[in-house]
Parts: sequence; structure tokens; C-alpha cells
Amino acid sequence: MGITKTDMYTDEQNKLASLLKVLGHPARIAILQHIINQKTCICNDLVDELGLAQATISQHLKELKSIGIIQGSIDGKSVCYCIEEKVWKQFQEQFNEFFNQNVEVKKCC
Amino acid sequence: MGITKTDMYTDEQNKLASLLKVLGHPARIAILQHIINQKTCICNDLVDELGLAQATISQHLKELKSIGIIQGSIDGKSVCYCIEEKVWKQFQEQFNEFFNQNVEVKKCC
DNA sequence: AATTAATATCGTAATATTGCGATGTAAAAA
DNA sequence: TTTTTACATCGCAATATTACGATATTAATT
Repeated sequence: MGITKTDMYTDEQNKLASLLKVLGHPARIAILQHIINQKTCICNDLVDELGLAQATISQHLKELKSIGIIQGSIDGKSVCYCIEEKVWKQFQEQFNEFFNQNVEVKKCC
Repeated sequence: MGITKTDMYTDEQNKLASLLKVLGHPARIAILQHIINQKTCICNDLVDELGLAQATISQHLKELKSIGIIQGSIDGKSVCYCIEEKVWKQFQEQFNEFFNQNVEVKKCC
């Protein structure tokens, strides 16, 4: 085992979970916040900023790219990573939809 | 390796990431939605509802309990799991705070 | 008291994730 | 043209997660 049985859930559940999973790592949260706080957004900053190896940062960036929340454009020998505003807001809405479900306390409690 | 270097991030980043991580599994999303949609909320329903073994469900419930988002109260030989409304709303606010950051496109892009 | 029911915990196998050094690649600089 | 810079990718070791059968545990039922 060790493999998640995705076929037992709806596509929506799988999709939401996989977004949350990608965001569920402190390095990736830190990367997003760093990109947001920076005027420019070059990858090499991150290696100095976070205390991780270049290969590790690159891997985290790849995962963030995979869900579309950031986007990298080549600028000479550097790469400029930025938040993909549309996707960011789309995620925000998706999470809101989930959290805005009515969670009133049930009789049994 | 394989261990996340939590000491390089702020407490806030670690906390947010660990919440997102717990929610980042389709079984746990499905469990939360099932509890919400149900009038009552007994664990054994879940074994029939989701196609997972009882031991597996129990493990997922434990993780959800660990972040406080659900709460279980013993009711005879059953356990009644419900959403912890306060924590739910607290999380919602936390995620909103994160997503409401200004993510305007930067010059470099 | 013995049995059944509902769940929790333990142990373990399969797989995934994290992190990093080494190496590849492509553009700029020398 | 060689070297340097800024990444990306590969391969691997360490650790974490997922899933489940087997086995507690605890309360109701018989």
C-alpha cells in the first residue's frame, strides 16, 4: 500500500485535496510569500532566503508550477517566477466554497 | 533526508502548512463533507460510504482530530464525530488571510 | 459471564515525499 | 571560445504517508 485510492472519491475531492497538498509544505508557503513580498521575483533569491539547497528549491517551484499557482518566464539566464493571479483567485474561491459549507452542530453532539 | 526542515520557517508558516497538509487528502475531504451532509455523524457510516478499511478510516479521523477540526464524543459503543465549528471558522479565516494577500503582477513579468 | 458491535491501536508492506550532491543545459560574460 | 551564472534534472538516502489485517478495548446485548 502507500498509494492513495483516488478512484473512490469524486474528481472535485481529488482536485481540492491535491491543491491543498501542494500548499501543505512550509517551504512552498514561504516561497509564495516571498514572491508576493518581493518587487522582483528571481529564483536565486530563494536559495539565500530559505535555507535550502538549490535543487530542493527548484523541486518545490516545480510543484507550485504544476498546480499553476506560479508561472516562470525566462529572463536571460535567470527565471522570473510570479504568482499567476487568475489561478490564485480561482483557488481562493474554491477554498471559500469548501469552507462556506454550513457546518452547524448536529443533534448527536 | 525526507524530513521537512521546519526550523527554517516561521511558526505561522509551519502551522498553516500542516493544516493544509492534513486537509490535503481526498479521504479526509470526503470524511469532512460526509459529516457535514449527514444529520447524525457516526464513524461506522464512513466505512460503508468510502471504500476504505475500518482501520484506515480510523487513522484519517485521528489526523482530522489532531488539528481540532472534528471532535468525537463517545455515545455507547459508537463514537459521534462532528465538525468543531469554532476551529472550522478559525481555519477559514486563516486561509482567507493568506489568500487575501495582494498578489498584483510584478514588473519583471 | 459470554457474545457481539463499534472503534482504536499495532505492525508492516508498499509507495510517496523531502532534501541534496552531482551533473546537464543554456545564456551571458570574459 | 572558454568560463561563469542560473537554473533544471537525475539518482539516491532518509523519512513520511497510506492502507490494511490482526488484535486490543470497551460498552451493549444476550
